[in-house]
Amino acid sequence: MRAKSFIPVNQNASVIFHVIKLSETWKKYGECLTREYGITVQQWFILLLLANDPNIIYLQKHPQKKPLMAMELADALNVSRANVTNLLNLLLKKKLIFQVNDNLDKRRKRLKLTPLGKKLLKKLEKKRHAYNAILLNRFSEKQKQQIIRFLSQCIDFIEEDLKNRY
Amino acid sequence: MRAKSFIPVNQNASVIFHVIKLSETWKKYGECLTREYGITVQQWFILLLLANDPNIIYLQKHPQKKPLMAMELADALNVSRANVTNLLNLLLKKKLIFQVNDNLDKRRKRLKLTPLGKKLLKKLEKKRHAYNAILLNRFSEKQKQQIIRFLSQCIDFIEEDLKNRY
DNA sequence: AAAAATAGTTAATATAGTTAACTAATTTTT
DNA sequence: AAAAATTAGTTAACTATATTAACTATTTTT
Repeated sequence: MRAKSFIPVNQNASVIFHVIKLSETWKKYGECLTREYGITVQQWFILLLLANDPNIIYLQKHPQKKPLMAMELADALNVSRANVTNLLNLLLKKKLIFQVNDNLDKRRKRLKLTPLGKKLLKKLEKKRHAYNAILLNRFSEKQKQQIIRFLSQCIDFIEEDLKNRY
Repeated sequence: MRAKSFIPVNQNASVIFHVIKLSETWKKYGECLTREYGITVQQWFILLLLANDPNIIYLQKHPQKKPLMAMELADALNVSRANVTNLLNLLLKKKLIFQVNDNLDKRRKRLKLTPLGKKLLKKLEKKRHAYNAILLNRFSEKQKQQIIRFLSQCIDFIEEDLKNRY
């Protein structure tokens, strides 16, 4: 007979701490992956956004017809536009992305991956999927679907709440 | 009859993105709470560690007999000791914590909350628990226990893996 | 046509992190 | 017991990531 599993003093707090901890731990692992390609996890995330990764929550909520522009990246990353300019300059210098002027609105610059950027991303994708499989394939699809539902309900609730604070 | 729920292209990737997104969203909310008390979420987390919050994963894995010292904080926060010195200086300046020399080992400085620090933490705790209740009480205890188990297994796996990389 | 809003950049600054070199205390080795 | 190694913490120099405010150029609204 299995021992009764430990129930922490405050279960709600424990859920939140675990979410934050896993996020940080996964990012730490991500840094190991990206370091050898000379980029950061955040820069990787930008490349994934530009590649239109269908699993990114921002892209699920804001489906794109045209390539992303800096303003949308700022929204997706939840940072200032000025900061996005800096981040993009790093990727431009590394020749991983390039800008295309939008001909309908000359203020806008659309961002796209260079062949080099696509190649780098492809290599990282392979490692990421392999690792995610090792990490998560022991759980059932149903269980993972429950987790996703749980997490996305929490995200939506907090985002709605944050919106109403202004 | 309910519609079949959406299954993303890559479920594993979706789990990870949701974990990271919820972590960031919760932290953003946390900043709203802490801002009015003149501290950051990270500083808050240090105060919680010093208060020995039983839900913090580091404290569950490393139960403390004596008050924490800077070296242990660095371990708990996964940052360098030099960085912890900086962070503690901010909290010392704000009179939220104080240092006590360990009389068994004169190199060590034990860190404790001042009455002011305890008071601030108490106010934040009230808001945190209230918000967590609104956010999470719609889910069953069993469901939350499953989430915690899922997340902690992932954390342990990645941490084990990261350890073996050195 | 004028005013307001939007997209992006630049400059100045803040914060959070790093590594390397250092002091002081303790522990281990010889 | 002395020498060497380790540990705890600080300081200094630096890097990365973020901010706000002021600016240009373009588009939209009034």
